[in-house]
Amino acid sequence: MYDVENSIGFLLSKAYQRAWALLREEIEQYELTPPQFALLAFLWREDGLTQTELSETGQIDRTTLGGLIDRLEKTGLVERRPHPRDRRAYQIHLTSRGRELEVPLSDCATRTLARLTNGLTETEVSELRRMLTILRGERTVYDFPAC
Amino acid sequence: MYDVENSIGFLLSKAYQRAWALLREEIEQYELTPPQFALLAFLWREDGLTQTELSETGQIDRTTLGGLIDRLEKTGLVERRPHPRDRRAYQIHLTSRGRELEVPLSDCATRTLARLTNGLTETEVSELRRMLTILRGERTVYDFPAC
DNA sequence: TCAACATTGACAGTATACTGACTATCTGTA
DNA sequence: TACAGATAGTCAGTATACTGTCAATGTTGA
Repeated sequence: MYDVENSIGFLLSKAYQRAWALLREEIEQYELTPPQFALLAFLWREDGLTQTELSETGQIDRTTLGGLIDRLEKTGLVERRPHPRDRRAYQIHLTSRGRELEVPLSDCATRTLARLTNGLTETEVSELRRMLTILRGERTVYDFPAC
Repeated sequence: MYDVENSIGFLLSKAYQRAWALLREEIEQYELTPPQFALLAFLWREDGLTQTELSETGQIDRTTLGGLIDRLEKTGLVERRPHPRDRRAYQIHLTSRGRELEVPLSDCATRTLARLTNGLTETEVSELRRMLTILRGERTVYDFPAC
C-alpha cells in the first residue's frame, strides 16, 4: 500500500510549508512574504537585471516574477526602470528602503533557519543542503553559462 | 551577505517545485494534480472521514481541502455523503473509480520518486526522509491522540 | 430546557505558481 | 532594407495555500 505520509514529495511539501510559516512570522512586520523576501535577497546580490534575467537566476517563473515585482513596487522596495537599450525590457532596481532592509531581514532569515533546523545538528543541516541541491536539479543558466 | 541561493528555505521550495513537476508529468493522463493525488492516497488508507478529520490526518488546511474535494468530486473520484449523526458534516468516500486508481497511481509515484532521487543513494534517501520528517515538525493529531 | 460556547464547512480575499496566448520589440539573414 | 523568427513582459485562467468571517448545527453546564 502506498505510504503518502512518508513519501519524499509529501514531506517536502510539509517541510516547505513549515519553513514558509516560520519565515512569514519573522518578516511579518515588514509586510513581506517569503517569495518577496527571496527576490529581495537576489537583488541585494545584484541589482538592475531585467525580469527575464532575474527569473533565470532566481529560478522564478516569468509570470510569477511579474506579480512579485508589482507588489514590491507597490510597497516601495523595488522599482522598474526602462532598459536603456531594449524598449521591451525593464531593469529592476532596489529603492534605498529596499537596500536598507538587507541587514534586518537577513537576521530574520538567520533566526528562521535556527528555529526550522532546531532538531538537526549542523552537520545534518549541511547534508540536507547538499541533498536538496541535488533534488532541485539543474539550473540551466548556470549549467550552460555561455551557450 | 545573505546567501538565498543556498538557504534551506529556498532549496526546499525549489526541490518541492521539482517534485511537483515530476509527479504532475506522471499523473497528467489522469487529470490529477499532486495535492489531489496525495488526498486520494490518504483515502486509500482510510475512507469515510469528515473533512475536518481528513484535514488533520493529511495536514491539509481546511479551506484548501474543501477545494480539493470539490475538484475530485467533479472528476468523479470522490463523493460527499451526509454524516449520519452530524448534519453539519460530510463523510468523504472514494468512488469505485477512485479506488481503482490506487495501483496505477502508486506506480506513478514510485517512478516519480526514482526520477526525483536519481542523484542520491538509497541510504541518502532514507536520511533525507528522516530529516524532512524532523523539519516538518509536530503533527498535533498524532502527538496528542486522545486529548 | 436553554443559553453560552464550540465545531463544521462554506465563502471572500490575497498571494504564489504555472500554462498558454498576445503585443511590442529586437535580431539575424536574405 | 525587409521580413521571419526570437524575445520581453503582460494578461487571462486554473490550482494550491492560507486568513478571516459566517451560518448552521452540536455540546455543555446552569
